[in-house]
Amino acid sequence: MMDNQDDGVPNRSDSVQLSRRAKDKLNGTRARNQGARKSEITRARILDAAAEVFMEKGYALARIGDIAKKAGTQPSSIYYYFDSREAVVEEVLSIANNRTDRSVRRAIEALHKTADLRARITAAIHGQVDSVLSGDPYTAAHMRIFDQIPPKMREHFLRILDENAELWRALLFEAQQNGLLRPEIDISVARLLLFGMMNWSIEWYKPGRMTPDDVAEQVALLFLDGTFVRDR
Amino acid sequence: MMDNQDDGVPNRSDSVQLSRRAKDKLNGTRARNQGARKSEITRARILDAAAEVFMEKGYALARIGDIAKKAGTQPSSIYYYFDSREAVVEEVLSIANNRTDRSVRRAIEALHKTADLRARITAAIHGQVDSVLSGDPYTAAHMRIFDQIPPKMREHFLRILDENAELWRALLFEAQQNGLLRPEIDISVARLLLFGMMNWSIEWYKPGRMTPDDVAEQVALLFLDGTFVRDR
DNA sequence: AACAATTTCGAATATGATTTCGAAAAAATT
DNA sequence: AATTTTTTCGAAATCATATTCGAAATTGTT
Repeated sequence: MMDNQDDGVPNRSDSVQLSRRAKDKLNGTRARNQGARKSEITRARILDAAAEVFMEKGYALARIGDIAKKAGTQPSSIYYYFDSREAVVEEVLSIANNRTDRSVRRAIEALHKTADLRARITAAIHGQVDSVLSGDPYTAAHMRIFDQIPPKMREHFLRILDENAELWRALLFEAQQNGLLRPEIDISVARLLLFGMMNWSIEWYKPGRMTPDDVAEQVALLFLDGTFVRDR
Repeated sequence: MMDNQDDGVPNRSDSVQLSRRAKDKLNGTRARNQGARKSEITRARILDAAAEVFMEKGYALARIGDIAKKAGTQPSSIYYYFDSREAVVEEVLSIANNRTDRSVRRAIEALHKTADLRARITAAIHGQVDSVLSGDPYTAAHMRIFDQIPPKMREHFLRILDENAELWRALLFEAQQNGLLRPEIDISVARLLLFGMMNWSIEWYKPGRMTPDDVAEQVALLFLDGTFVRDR
């Protein structure tokens, strides 16, 4: 269903975690063997299945057997590719982070050079909301399970999330410098509230009545101008 | 620490779930015995402890042993008061729902009769945000574990949440009828986005720099007027 | 076709948690 | 003080799942 050929993971041979066993084999005999990627496909299938199961069941209720079943394999086979259940989660989240970050950047870059801040912020919102609501199991799983994962992993990804947030900080800071924001607004709080609107949307959004872009439009409208009509 | 004498649970003898054993005893011999409430205190202590543990660890990582320890008792003792781990969770969430609903209603009722819609919405926001960020373990636990609980319970509480939302729907509908809202706004989406801002805040809020009321003020500002300065 | 490496799988293991149970302790009642 | 009821607790039973392991099957190489 959902493929994951290119997820922005920078350097596959670094980022991919093979089990101890597979690693030993690979290093031991012939390191530069290209045929070894035959069943990277299975690996990807397991990750895809994991993302879907996490999206559907959350972290705690996602049995490793569920993942295996959806991937069409056995629980024990998963351990050929991953050291542990946690390692699977970790990679799913990592891929999700990359996808979301890329979605936001792409949306901004698709704009004309001349686009003003209002347009850039709006584009960024569309990028983020699309990523959350597109139906991609990775990004959906990310939103669903993020606060269910073990503390250590959570901290790790909080750091990554914070790095990605730099883009948003810069946007809002620039808007403030240019006098575009109402003076009562605290931009660091506003940014977090904006994330609340966007990320929480997965809790209630159901495809049908509205597209993700429709939702994004409402978010942008609300964030920039609020709901109340202007005086006079 | 946190007590729970009166949580708005309408009819204690109905709402409280005793274990099969305790129930049998009670019905069998003397139903209208008032002395039986001696150790309702323990029951409350267990609930308080559970709320704290759920708040701190989430649903999956909250062991029944953790709850027992924090309550100063044994795991097996908890089963004297509750049929299962789930029954504990269910009551914690039920109490949390009542508290939040009450917090919102109280904030509105504290207003003058003459208060306009803008003031009423602002008050409601303060009530909700206070409830989420006040540090009450019940409401905090609710936000933290809601999407981690088993599907069946989740549906149950979604229904309750939806009933409580009626108050918000009415507020926004009235605002719309009075022509106070910008026409592009979809009030059902706006309401959900507002909830996103408020409920997600527990993910990032740390006491110190801002009070819950400070946060609520920013939420109200953003929701009503947006972040951008008005044209001209 | 023979050989070597990779991948799959079923069975066994290990671990950790909820829950049950019956007896002991504490509290209330007579 | 004796008796009954309520409450606590430790030990065991139960259950579920992640993980390991070695052997089989598959795939790739010469």
